[in-house]
Amino acid sequence: MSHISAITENPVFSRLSKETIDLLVRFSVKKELIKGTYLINQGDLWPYLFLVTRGQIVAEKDSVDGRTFIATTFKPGEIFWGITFFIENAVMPASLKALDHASIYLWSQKDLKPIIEADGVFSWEINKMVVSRIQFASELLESMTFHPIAVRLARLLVGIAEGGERTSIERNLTLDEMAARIGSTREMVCRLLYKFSDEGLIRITRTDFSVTDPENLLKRAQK
Amino acid sequence: MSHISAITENPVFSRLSKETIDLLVRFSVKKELIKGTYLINQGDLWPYLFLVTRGQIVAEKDSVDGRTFIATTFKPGEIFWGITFFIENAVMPASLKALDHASIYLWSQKDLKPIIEADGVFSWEINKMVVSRIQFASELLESMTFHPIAVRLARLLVGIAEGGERTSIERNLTLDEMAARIGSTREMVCRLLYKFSDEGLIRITRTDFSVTDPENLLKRAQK
DNA sequence: TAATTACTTTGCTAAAGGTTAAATTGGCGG
DNA sequence: CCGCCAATTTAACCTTTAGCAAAGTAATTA
Repeated sequence: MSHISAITENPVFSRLSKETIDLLVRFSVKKELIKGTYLINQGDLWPYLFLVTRGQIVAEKDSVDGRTFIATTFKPGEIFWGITFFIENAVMPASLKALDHASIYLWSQKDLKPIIEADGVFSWEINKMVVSRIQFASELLESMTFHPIAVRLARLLVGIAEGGERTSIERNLTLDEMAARIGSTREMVCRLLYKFSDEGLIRITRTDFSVTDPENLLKRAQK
Repeated sequence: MSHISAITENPVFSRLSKETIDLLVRFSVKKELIKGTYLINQGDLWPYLFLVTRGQIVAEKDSVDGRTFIATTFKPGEIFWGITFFIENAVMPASLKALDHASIYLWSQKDLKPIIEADGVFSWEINKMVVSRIQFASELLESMTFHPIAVRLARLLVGIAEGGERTSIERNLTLDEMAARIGSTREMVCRLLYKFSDEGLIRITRTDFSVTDPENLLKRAQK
């Protein structure tokens, strides 16, 4: 009951008719995930659409040699899907894991496809949502292909510190987690962190850090 | 007249009603591109959907320092779109260029959106198409993130030689072009090519090459 | 045919990033 | 308060990839 508003008020659904929204609510299944749980694994068939209402879900890709790369994270209000939702017998290219205690709404393809096909506006909104993810993937690709790891790390830091410049922030990502997000190793991350610190771009101790000057951080990371 | 079949017979459109197909044909605009022409440039607003009927269109991303990376190529029968088609004022993340003399059909968002919203089946097919591209992007990302360049090149070669194993294939990509496709440099490509050759995985001369054993090529490229 | 241009090949060098191993530190349960 | 554990930090070394230069070979043009 309480969180139905997460559905009715989501921007993706905002243009929908009352009838469609009612159907959406009716077919939704709520699910709680405790920290560290995998919603699904890379390689699974998973024909669902989901909406995050609490916590964070990360999409992580594993490589053969055991390294994992975090491609993106889904925050409350965001919607995502399993490929199988759209393409029968296509398999998930990444695992989905709850970063902390998370709540999501789930819809199965079986329930939703008829609704989408019946409502052109809904369908168009789904298209928009899907395409905006492509755009994101494209940026990620560019970042991984063209930018050296110093720049990727600098971006990550700026993203984390965003809002609270100058103020000291508790280090809530381990070196390994940072490394997974920029596609590198913990040693590398550590080295760069202290290099940035030596150049006066950030201030860092073993337990917390702050970004002194985001613009210069990005600029200097280029070389 | 002659090539209307390219529309009516495209798999993406195959489930559509006769009425919808008629509309599609009516609103299509045919365009010829001569070799090397840019259809649009990275950063443009471009609200169109297109279908390739002849030649090849490549999507290339430029980096600041002048390097370009070929993310994908569109062949006859394939459909793609400008981001702006779905998301107003979102900008193209790559340029589209005709690799050789190419023909395409174009549809503007203005014409097509009403048709898509009116026809749920059409809409669903569009969704499928879009999502399958995401899947492709995801594979590309994985390839660029996890695999060293030897593997990326090996894959490219296997892709090119596919079908005609053992038979000698004319080298129709320059080293620079191959390099652009795997995100590296011509020197690197040349070196690897001859390394593969030394190991007996491919046979190569200045003008043509053949892949002796695709499986082993991929396997050995891993190390 | 000579000249020019575009590719290809190869060697050498440098930079970026990864690997391994060992030392350090902070936090936490007992 | 102590000892242990996991995360962090440092350092030395190794591998991969890029960059530059020079030389060779096709292909095209004059």
